[in-house]
Amino acid sequence: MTDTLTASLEDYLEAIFHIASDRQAVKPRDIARRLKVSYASVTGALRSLAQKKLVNYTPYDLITLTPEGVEAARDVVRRHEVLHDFLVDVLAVDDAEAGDAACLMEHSIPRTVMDRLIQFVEFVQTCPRGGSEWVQGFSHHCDHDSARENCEKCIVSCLEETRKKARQRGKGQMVLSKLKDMKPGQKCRIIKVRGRSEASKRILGMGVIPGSVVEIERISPPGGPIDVKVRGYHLSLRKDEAEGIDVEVI
Amino acid sequence: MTDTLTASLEDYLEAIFHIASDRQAVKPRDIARRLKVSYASVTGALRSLAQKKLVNYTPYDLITLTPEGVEAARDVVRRHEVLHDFLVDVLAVDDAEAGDAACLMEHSIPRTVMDRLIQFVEFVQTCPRGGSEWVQGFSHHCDHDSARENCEKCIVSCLEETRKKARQRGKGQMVLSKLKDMKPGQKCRIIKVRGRSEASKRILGMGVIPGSVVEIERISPPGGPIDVKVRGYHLSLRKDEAEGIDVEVI
DNA sequence: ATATAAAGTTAGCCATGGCTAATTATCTGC
DNA sequence: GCAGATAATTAGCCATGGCTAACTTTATAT
Ligand SMILES: [Mn+2]
Ligand SMILES: [Mn+2]
Ligand SMILES: [Mn+2]
Ligand SMILES: [Mn+2]
Repeated sequence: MTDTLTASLEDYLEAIFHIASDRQAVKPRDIARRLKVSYASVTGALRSLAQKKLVNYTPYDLITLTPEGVEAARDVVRRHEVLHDFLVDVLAVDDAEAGDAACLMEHSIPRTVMDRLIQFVEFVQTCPRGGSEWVQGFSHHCDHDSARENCEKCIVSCLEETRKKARQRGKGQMVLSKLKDMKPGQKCRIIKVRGRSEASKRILGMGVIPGSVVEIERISPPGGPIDVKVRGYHLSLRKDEAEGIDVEVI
Repeated sequence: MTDTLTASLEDYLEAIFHIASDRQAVKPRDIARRLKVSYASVTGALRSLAQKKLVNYTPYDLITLTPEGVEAARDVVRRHEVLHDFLVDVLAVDDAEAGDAACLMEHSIPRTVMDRLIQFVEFVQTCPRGGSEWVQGFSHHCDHDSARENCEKCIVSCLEETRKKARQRGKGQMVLSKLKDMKPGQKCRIIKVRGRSEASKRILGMGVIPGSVVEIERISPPGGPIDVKVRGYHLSLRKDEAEGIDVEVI
């Protein structure tokens, strides 16, 4: 169990995980199509994964991930997504290309580097000297290699923005919201996790602390769960759990 | 020849290149030690590389890279170094760990992503809103998850710095230097490449344009060549070539 | 000069992970 | 229910890239 998975097997796990999310059943055909390999290769990989107790596999039967398989697959997907987000959001790489690159690089990036990468992306998104306009400045800088004449203006507006926020914070007028009031697609920064619910333990256990960036992914209609992404992890929070989390919109 | 090298063979090439730089002769023993593989594995790899015309290899003889081998090796080394610099300078990863990580990741990062990564690191080093204090801010942010209270101060000083530079630029008092007057370890930004010498063609051919960051690596004593690193490439410039390049110290 | 040590090569084993071709199982339409 | 199509498996091939063990070549010391 200490042995690490090969790049190939990680890709199979990832594929199975995604197919299982999309459709109900996972069949060798789906995997072969997705990974562009022959049926025979799929059978071989499934045998390996079954031997490692990561998938439930008996010939001609449906394919499912074991609990350990789900865990391993989630880890691969997380690496993929973190890399993808970095490539797109920070390096301004084309989306499709970022997907391909992420799927190549996801197998060789060490855990510690992953963690730092997440922290860095959060820092860029959070730090007033970073922020989205700054990143856009980079994109612009990439496309046109024109001189950056408006540097001073850029910093001045950044400073004003920061001062405004500081003033509001001082007067207790900070734009504090509850996580449950966010809309899908929005990003916010965690200010405080109140209560000692299961959710707060789960969150803190993932290294999510005040200051972390949370992205709202989906909100199920009638007071249903809220799906968020934080530090690359996907989390589903009940409405009452999301009530106890104070955030600041970015 | 269109076929791309495997990660393993790239590592052998990289090792041979480095050993050749350190000592005069390259022997299987050195490669085996460096890559922590058996002698037999080295022989096998050398046969592969010889067949691909990347090394000159006859049993019991010294090992040398062919011109194409040098080119391929340089490319691997460049990828390694660019990644290493990014990990250390931007992500603040520990130096030794960055080396290991770079050597794993160098084989799976696509060329286009490499290019963007270089541009990004240059942007961070060049943009007033980025800069070294900003990156240090990130390191600090990583170590202590204390609140960043001094954000405003940070931006103010950044603004003042920018204004000062802009004023100097306006009065024509810009701190313009010639590349040849730099000291090893210094980084500077290219302002202008004068003349149409071989060197300027070589430089421009590598995508090095005004705005690019150059790091001085070594200066040979009596008016000898100047070794610089730019966009991940190592370049050796003659003194008179370096004379024609105007730079601004960062 | 020759014995011994060290370095290097070869042969052959194994694991991984592709593939094709042949076979078997399952599904679908009539 | 059965024929033909589709899906899946098996067997076997090949390439890569590790390894060990046995051998050969080269270096070193007496
Ligand atoms: Mn992948
Ligand atoms: Mn992937
Ligand atoms: Mn490597
Ligand atoms: Mn390397």
